[in-house]
Amino acid sequence: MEKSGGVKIEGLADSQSSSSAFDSSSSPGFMDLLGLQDVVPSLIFDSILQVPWLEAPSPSAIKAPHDSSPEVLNQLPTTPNSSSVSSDSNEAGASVNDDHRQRSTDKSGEGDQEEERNAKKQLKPKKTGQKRQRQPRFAFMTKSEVDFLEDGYRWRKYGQKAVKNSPFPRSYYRCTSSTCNVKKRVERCFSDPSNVVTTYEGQHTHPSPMMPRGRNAAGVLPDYGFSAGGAAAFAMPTQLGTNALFSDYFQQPPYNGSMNGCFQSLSFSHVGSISSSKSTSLEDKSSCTPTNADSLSDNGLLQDIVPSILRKQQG
DNA sequence: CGTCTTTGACCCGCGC
DNA sequence: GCGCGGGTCAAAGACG
Repeated sequence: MEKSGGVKIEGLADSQSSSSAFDSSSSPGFMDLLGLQDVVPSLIFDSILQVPWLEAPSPSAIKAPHDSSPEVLNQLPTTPNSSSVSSDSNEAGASVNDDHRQRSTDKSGEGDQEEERNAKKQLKPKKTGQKRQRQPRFAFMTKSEVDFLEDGYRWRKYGQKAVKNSPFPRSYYRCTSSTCNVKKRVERCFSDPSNVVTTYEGQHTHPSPMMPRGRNAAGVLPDYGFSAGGAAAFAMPTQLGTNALFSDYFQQPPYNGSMNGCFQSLSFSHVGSISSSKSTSLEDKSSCTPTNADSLSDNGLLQDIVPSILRKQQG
């Protein structure tokens, strides 16, 4: 089982632009957003991964007006070749869960397998006219030896699937908190296996069970209500704070249709609410351009990455 | 013994 | 309608 360690969030050269997605000139808001601009030199962010398109935006997602969404679209300057997916953020966590709960409730009896299967088939009443809704998603890519990045939350793995056109399986995790619907998907980029793509779905409704080791004292992240602790602190705003900031940033203009075959620009993407379960896989449309970044040995917490990089750069 | 992972089966939505 | 692929369930096993 993979555990956190040896993680590096790193960069890809923009396929069509020489500027990094996290170049302070092209993404002036990001560092401010994360509160990192004071602690991390810009050179580090030259090596932050640009985020792949994890999901092809459905036409409806592209056209989503977002007018009823708590998240606001296009409030920040467009990153060149931005490929962030906008989201309708329809906050439908309950529906997903209800879906599953219904399925498991009246499964009774330990009869033979056939009975069991029949029971299962009856468990899921058709919810006609009610599509499965998904919560907003955030995705980011990290350069990591391990798939699972420690992010300060506890996760339970509930599934693993082989991904089409990829030798690497995709793992599905769920926050262990009973009141929290957050899910996490982890997969490895097939064209660059050193890159791990993590997708978060939903928002934590509770603080991180593992507070980071005093980093917040340095003013990193907490003002934005991000959960403490590493990569997920980037990706997963909680409901405990002003979570709109992060998501707003990634509410980029709709997919411009030119991202086919490669990662375009962002290191983090707000994938958004995707109702289709047949979204195109990362591997179908992305090419993880290898970078010259070294892998670092750390414990996988982003807070730990930064100092280690600093040491490397300065040493 | 409780928690977590593994894994096969199932469900669902979508495209053809 | 059918097949495909993503997503999820839940039993069984592993582990501490």
